[in-house]
Amino acid sequence: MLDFEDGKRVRFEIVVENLLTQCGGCPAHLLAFCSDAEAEALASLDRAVRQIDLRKGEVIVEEGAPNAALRTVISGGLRLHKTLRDGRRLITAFRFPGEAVIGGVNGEPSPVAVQALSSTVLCQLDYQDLAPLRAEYPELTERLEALAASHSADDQAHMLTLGRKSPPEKLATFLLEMERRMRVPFTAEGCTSKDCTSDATVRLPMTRQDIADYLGLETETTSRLFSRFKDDGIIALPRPSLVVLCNRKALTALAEGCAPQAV
Amino acid sequence: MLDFEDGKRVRFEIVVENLLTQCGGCPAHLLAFCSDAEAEALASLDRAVRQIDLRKGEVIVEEGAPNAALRTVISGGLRLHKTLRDGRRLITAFRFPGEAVIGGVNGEPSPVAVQALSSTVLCQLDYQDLAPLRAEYPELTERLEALAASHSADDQAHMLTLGRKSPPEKLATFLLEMERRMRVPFTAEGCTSKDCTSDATVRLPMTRQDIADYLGLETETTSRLFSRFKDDGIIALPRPSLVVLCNRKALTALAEGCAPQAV
DNA sequence: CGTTTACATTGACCCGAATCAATTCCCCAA
DNA sequence: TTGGGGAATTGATTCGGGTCAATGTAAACG
Repeated sequence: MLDFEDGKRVRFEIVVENLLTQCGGCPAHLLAFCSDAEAEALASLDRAVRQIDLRKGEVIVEEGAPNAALRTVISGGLRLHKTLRDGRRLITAFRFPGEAVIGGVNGEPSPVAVQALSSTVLCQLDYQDLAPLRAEYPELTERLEALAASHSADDQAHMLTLGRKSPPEKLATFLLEMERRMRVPFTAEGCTSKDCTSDATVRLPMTRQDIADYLGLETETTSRLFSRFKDDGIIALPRPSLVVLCNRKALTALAEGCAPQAV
Repeated sequence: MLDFEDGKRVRFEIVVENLLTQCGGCPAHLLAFCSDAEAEALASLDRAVRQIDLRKGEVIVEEGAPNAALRTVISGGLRLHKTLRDGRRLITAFRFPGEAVIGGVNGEPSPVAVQALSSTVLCQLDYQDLAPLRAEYPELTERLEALAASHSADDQAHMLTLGRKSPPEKLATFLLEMERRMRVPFTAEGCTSKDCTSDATVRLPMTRQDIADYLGLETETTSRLFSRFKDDGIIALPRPSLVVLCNRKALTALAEGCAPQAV
C-alpha cells in the first residue's frame, strides 16, 4: 500500500502488464479511477478511454454546459470555477495528476467551468461508454461513489475554510493541502538545510490570483500573506511558485483554528 | 410534473395506494428519494425503512462519526455543520422536508454533523439494507447519483456565495434559496397587500445565528442586513422568522452579482 | 540579446464588517 | 395574563482586508 492523500490508500499492485496501449502505460494509473480495476475491466476501460491534450488556459467544460464524461488528470492540472455576472470568480477546486473530474452522469449542466492550469493531458471516458461496463463490473460504481463522497468531503472542508477561517488561516490550510497533493520529491535549490529542518518543498502550479480566487481573497492580500509567512520563518520562498514549509506545527495550528484569532 | 426546486422536477403520479404502512402514507413521499420508485421497489423500501424522531437540537450524526444510512426529512429540518477547534461553526447546508442526507455508502466518517433545527421526523434507510435493493432496481442507483450531483451543485454554488459575495448579496441569495424551498402556501398575517405586491412569504425555521453560520457572517451583521432590507422596502418582516419578499428583482440582482458592489 | 508582457510585490488609504456592549422583543411556560 | 429567558436588534468603536496605485521581477518572444 502506498500512502497518497490523507486518508486515502492506493493499492500498489501490478494487475496488468504493459500490453494495454493506454491505461497500462498511464503515468497516473496507480492513482486514478481505474487503479483498482481488475485486469478484465481494465482492458475494457482501455478501449473506451481517449486521451485529450489541453493548452494552458484552455476550457474543456464551460459553466452550465453539458458534461457527460468522467475525466482523469494524467499530467498538468485543472481549475474548476464559477463566475458571477460582474466577473468575480471563485475556484471551487483544483485537480492534479491522478485526480478525477466527475461529470454529470446524465446530460446535466456542469455547475463549474473546467480549465487547464498549464499544458495538461486528460484521460476521458464518456458515461455513454462507461454505462455498459458498470453493469458488468459493479466495482466501477463503488469507485465512482467513493470518488463522489471524497469530493463532497473536500468541498465541505473548503466551505469551512471560505466561511469561517481568517486569511492567514486560509493560506495555511491551502499550503498544507498542496503539500499533501503536490509534494516535490527532490530538495529544491535555494533552500539550505539551516533554513528549514524536516521541510517539504511544494510546487504551486497556479498564480497568486488563482490562489486568491480559491480562498476568497484578493491577490494583494495573498501576496502579503506569503511575505508575512516568510518573514515569520514559517515558509521559505526560493521562487514564487516554490514554497518550503519550515514550520509545519505553526501552519497546522493556524489551519485547524486553534487560537481564537491567531493571525 | 410539479415544479419544485430550481431545475428539479418531481413526477406527480400516484404509483401505489395507501396499502404501504410507511412510504405510501409518507407526507414527503412525492418529493423524496423514493418518489420515482416503482410499486414493487417501493414495497421493498417500505419494509427496509424506519422512522426516527428527533428533539430540537438533537444530533443524529456527529462530525467524523460513521454514517452508513440514507436519511430523508419528513417534517422539521436539519442543519449540516462543521466546527473549528475554537468553536467557530459553519453550516454547510440545511435540509427540509423531502430532502435527503446521503450518508457514506461505506462506513466512512461523516464530514459534517447532522442536527435537528426543531422537532424533526426522519425516514432512515441503512445502506446495508439498501444494497440488495440496488442490485435489483438499478433506478435506485441512478436516483442516488442524481441526488449526489444535485448536492454537489448546491455545495459549489454555496462556495461561490461564501467566497465571493458581499454580505448583502449573501443574504439576498439565502432568501431566494429559502423561497424556493420553504414557500408558505398562505398569505401571512401582518402583511397587507399594499406592503408587498406579487409577494411570497417565507418561513425561516432557523435562528439568526444559524443564518450567520451558513453565510459566513456574524449574527449582528445578519440582523443589521435584515433591518436594512426592510428599510429599503425589499422585504417585510411580520415576525423575525417570517420574511416577505417584496422586491424580488432587487434580490435577484444582488444574488447574481450584477452590480460590481451594489451593497 | 533586448524587448515585451504578465505576474508578483509593496505602499497608502479607507471603508465595512467584526467586536464589545446595551436594550428590546418574542415566545413559552407557569 | 404575566413573568422569565433566549433571541434579536441597535449602537459605538476598532481594525483588517479591500482598493487604488506604483514598482519590481521573471518568463516568453522575436
